[in-house]
Amino acid sequence: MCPDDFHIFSVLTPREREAVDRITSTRRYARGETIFAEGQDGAGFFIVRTGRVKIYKLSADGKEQILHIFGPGELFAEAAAFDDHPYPANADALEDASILFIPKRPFTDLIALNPRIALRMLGVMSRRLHHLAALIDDLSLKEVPARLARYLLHLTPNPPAHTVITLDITKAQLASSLGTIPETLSRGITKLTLAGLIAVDGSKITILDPDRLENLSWSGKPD
Amino acid sequence: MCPDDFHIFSVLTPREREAVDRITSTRRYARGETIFAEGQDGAGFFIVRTGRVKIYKLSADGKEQILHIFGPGELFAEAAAFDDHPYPANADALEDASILFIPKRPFTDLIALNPRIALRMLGVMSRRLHHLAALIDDLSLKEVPARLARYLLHLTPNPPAHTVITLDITKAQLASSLGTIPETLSRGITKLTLAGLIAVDGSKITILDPDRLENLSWSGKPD
DNA sequence: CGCTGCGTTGAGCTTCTTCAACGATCGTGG
DNA sequence: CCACGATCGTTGAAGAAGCTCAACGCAGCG
Repeated sequence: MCPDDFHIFSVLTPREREAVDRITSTRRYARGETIFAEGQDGAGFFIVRTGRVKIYKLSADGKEQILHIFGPGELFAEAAAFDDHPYPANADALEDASILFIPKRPFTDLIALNPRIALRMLGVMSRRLHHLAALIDDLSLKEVPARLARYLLHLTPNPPAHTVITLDITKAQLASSLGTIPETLSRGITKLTLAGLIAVDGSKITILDPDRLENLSWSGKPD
Repeated sequence: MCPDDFHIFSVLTPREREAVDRITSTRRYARGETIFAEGQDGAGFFIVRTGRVKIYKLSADGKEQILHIFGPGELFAEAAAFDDHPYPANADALEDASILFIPKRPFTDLIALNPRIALRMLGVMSRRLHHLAALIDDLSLKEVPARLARYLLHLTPNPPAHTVITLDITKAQLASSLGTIPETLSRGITKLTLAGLIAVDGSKITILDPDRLENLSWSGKPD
């Protein structure tokens, strides 16, 4: 969402940047590979250089809830750096990925010297909190078609009619991001299509009626 | 949960504490009074001195999802201090309350001088992220009885059999915290009672079978 | 060509919510 | 002191939303 994440280091002087370079290391992951699992010791956090990463929870019977999908420039698992809990979720590479790892200890030392990084980091975490709060709002208070509407509008705020959105994830992943399963998402899409709010062709979604879509994403109820 | 929140200021020197005192103000709220509403400008954050506060989301048709309940010593709406978004949720006083208000600007200035406060704050926000992630896990992946089980175990980890827990919130509030409504919670309680996991008398809940309760809170499915 | 992953559709079932009614408790005012 | 209303909690019956399971179409790719 916010590739600015990477900019937490942009406030550094060149000398400080060298210090960062010294403590970080780049890791490579193949598509589908696990980066860390829930419960694993939170040794540090990550910044995506290339590829994409999904952060997700798994239920006992295998259902998955995606919390985030992060792309280049974005930072994840940052909470691990500031408490002693294990990672509270799983992280997999969605595609082949190159990822920067920043271990906990030296980074917190760095922050102690650099309040400006701390402020950046606080900003990043505030955004995460907002994102999760919005997700809870969806899960607890809205039906699937409304979540879908909100997702689309979040991708392109205030779209004019006939805006075309191309999904960059599979519908199964979208379902998991919205807290549901592919079948239910598929039916939700059908509902919005029949109601004339959107038109779908593969991964291309055309916004036909932005106003009613907006309304739906608020109210949680179709007209 | 963590009254340590207040300790963010414990790392200050007396001189710095004076500076804090100068920028903060104490506000009083009556039971049921609104502290802030979703969408309102996030002017700063709060620390509870006395009383309790609920942070919640509201759906269009009035259903409420409680995100947090905070008591004395705890800090809330801290994310508002570090981004420019409006408050993403509502806050009401559950009881008559005395609350410290810390306005955004002078506080971020203070942090710029005091990396140690920043680290404390990062720790607080990490805990919030964990809490919300756990809530999402519940909402998306678990049934109501399992959420209840987890709630009870969270209050008293590893309880011996016959441990008695006294709820300090109403069952309606508990329902809202668990992402459901009083009727459904009531039926969930009945289910656990009939299964012999707990016994309930008013707001006193006795843990009868901690092992199966633990198991349920994981798996999301009764035996 | 056949495989595999993705997406859709249908039928049946579970869980949760809605709506309504009712009992208990508690504090207030007559 | 009792009556009343308000809040809280429980229960029942009906309906809605979502999930499971199974089948099928389709595309890409070996």
